[in-house]
Amino acid sequence: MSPYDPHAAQDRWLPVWESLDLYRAGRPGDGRPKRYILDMFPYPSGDLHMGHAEAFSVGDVVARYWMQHGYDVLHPIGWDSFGLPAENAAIQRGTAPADWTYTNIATQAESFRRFGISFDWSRRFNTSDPEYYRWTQWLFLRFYQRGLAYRKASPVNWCPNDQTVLANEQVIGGRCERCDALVTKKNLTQWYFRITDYADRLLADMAQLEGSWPDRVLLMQRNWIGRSTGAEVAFAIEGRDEPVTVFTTRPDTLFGATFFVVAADSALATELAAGDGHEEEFAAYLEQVKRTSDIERMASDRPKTGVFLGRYAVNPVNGELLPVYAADYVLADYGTGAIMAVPAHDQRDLDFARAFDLPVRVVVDTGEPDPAVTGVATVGDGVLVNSGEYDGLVKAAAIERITADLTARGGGQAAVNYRLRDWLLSRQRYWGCPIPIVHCPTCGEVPVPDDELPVRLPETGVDLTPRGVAPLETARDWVQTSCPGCGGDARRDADTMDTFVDSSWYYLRYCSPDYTDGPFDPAAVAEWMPVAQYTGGVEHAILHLLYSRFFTKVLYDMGLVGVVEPFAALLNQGFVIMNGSKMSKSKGNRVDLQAELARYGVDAIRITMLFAGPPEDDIDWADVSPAGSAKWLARVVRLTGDVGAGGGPAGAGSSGAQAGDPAVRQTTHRTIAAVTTQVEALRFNVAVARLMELTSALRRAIDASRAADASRAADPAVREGAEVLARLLSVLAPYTAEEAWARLGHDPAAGDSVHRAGWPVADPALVAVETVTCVVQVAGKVRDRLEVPVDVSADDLRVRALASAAVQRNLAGRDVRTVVVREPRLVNVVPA
RNA sequence: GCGAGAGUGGCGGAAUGGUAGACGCGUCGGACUUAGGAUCCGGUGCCUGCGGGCGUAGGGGUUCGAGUCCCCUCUCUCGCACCA
Repeated sequence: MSPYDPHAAQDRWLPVWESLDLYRAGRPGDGRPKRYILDMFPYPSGDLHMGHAEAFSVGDVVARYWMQHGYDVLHPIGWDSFGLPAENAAIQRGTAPADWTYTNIATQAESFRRFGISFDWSRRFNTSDPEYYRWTQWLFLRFYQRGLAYRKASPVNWCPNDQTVLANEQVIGGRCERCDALVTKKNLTQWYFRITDYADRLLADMAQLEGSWPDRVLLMQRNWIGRSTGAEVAFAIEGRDEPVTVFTTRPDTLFGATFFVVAADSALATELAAGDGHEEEFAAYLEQVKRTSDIERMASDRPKTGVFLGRYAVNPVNGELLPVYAADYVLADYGTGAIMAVPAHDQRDLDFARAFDLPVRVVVDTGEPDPAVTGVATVGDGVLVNSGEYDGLVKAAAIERITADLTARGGGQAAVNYRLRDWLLSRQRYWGCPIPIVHCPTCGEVPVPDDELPVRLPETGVDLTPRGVAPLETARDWVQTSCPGCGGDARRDADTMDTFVDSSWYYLRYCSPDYTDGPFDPAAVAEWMPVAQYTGGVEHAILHLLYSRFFTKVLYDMGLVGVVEPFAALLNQGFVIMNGSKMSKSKGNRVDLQAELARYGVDAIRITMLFAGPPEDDIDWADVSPAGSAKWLARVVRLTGDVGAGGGPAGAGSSGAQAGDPAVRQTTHRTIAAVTTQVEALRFNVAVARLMELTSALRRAIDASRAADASRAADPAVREGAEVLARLLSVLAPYTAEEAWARLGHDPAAGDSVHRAGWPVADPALVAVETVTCVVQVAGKVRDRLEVPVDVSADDLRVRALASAAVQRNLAGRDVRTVVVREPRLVNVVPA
């Protein structure tokens, strides 16, 4: 038999699989149970890289596993193909963004094809296809009609490098998520999705995901939404008609308020500073605040700054006059942009009070030293003091009582606040989904009628150079339009949508990619959703996953989908790194996927990634051995070649007595059981280890039988083991498994592919063991080992253990206090 | 600063509270070879007087028994970063 050439196997089997059309999902009348396995679709940045290979290998194992189990598996692929890199490449090279994008898609698609992923290619689409973004626009308009899409003027995150605004979720540590440039603020009118309306549901429905999503992702989302409960309290301002409401989580500390702060960059601050002789000082301060970068502002140990506005607020509980300051440690866009300051019990307020020499009054006695002296605010529980009728209450009771009393008097009420902000979705770039709104001087914002969708991107006449205004503004013929309402001259909205809008519903489109009566066929969505297993990088822990959850809930409310959570289970695979750090051009530590594939073959690379460790851990390519993986795969093929085509199929799990070495059969069936468990637990590294053990066991069996009788045909148990090995391997290393299958006498080209062979079933009788090694301890230390029947009695085991020479030697004449017996595996003799 | 998670051989990593180190890499020895960076077989946590002793970041605790559970300390990683 020829040695194993993985590249020849790839060339041999890929066309066979394609002609068998193995991975098509949802054929009419297919009654098998359905299962949706999804990988986060790629952005077409160039060719596939090591990270893609890992992520998609993991997803492919899961998809193939359920296919072998007899499920009708939907495992689709497409491209998240709108986005900035296409535009930047276009500006640099003078090619159209579409050309760059679709060329890269073709490259990646071909790489995926050769990588042998079990995709249903018939469902492929790209978010930049007009047939797709037509429905993105349609969904935007449904959101708009429901009041969930709106425009407002507000200070927004601005990336000076990409020349566009960014959503809060796209600012990481004060920098642009995409290009790492420092983000600044700008006052602009932009489109938003009202995701804050769904904050509570996004929080509550996480209960459904508990246990099947990584804990840390749920925690990150919880923190991002940042729900906090407390009260809104109205403070009258001297000389102002309307009171100013503040939000506080500590209404119990109301008597400890000694000053009042409004966000310097809020309209309220400007208003309160007017007149009164404090105007100039405030204006100077505001200038200074505006010049402070977000990065500087974020340093929480920065000294507190602010200016007195010459005004006073009235504490509603005791009528005290509180001086009003403008400061930048209060944020304009959280709560009401104004706070009551309680320096004794809030560190930030205390820092400010010490800087401005304001009084500090303890109202909750926590037993800790005076904050005015120590400079450390006390935030724990305690008994109320200096709080009038509330003195003596503990924190929780005081919060309840004071909130109730405020509510009764009309001066406040219980309230909830969120850290989450509405999703800023408009972008001042070209290569994205146009916003289907027309601005009419007479009618205002007018939705483009459904039957005029899609609003297509103009292919010519656009100046792509980023200048801070939407490039589409330069497409004059495109922008000029007539109002769908009154027919008069009007202008198209020239912003495009955040690409995260495109990816917030693509998993629904896969269910019916060619549907023309809506974004998706509700019947198809009902069949497939939710996604049973979603795989992708943890970088989307908040962004894509939060947005998709939001979209699903809105669509649920519209009656279009029947689930409120799109992804039942989530796996965040780790990154592939090199020599301890992320691969990058500048570090010169990039590993080229195509070069690795050319050297070791597809399956060796897949096995290397799967065997390196649990899928959520990073893989340091310097620590792993593709050569070792290739060696094992070659051993598997050699083994099946040695077993050969003779003897006819001996399918595991089929009825009837099986001949052959019982020890080999036990190993085979225990491997089936172990690999099944490990694959379902996504412990592919352990599954591979078990298959390596089976390989070695079968090898030993073959060599032993040859030594005994050179002419003897392969033991049927060895044949059974080899077939099982190929079938189990089919989900991990599809080419090698097919090659092994063929060498065992099957003819994939005639339809007898290992990928149709099904998952073997372990025979419980063979998985069960009849004898086990019992560990005998003296004082908790292992002193002897006994081979005992699995059903040995406790009494019998105790007698045997005590009779052990090693036990007696270690007892050294001491009396036995107790004997702990955990039959059949352990006895612990405890000396007095 | 706050929150979360993790520390196991030379390395990647296995271990329902019950044999620590499965499997692999590396390494050492052997076989086969003109040769081998191919292939195959075997050893490989550390120490040892060969009885055994010590070992899962460090220290304490619970338990007959702890890598696993609890407390403290150290280190690393990730998330948030003035959110009232």
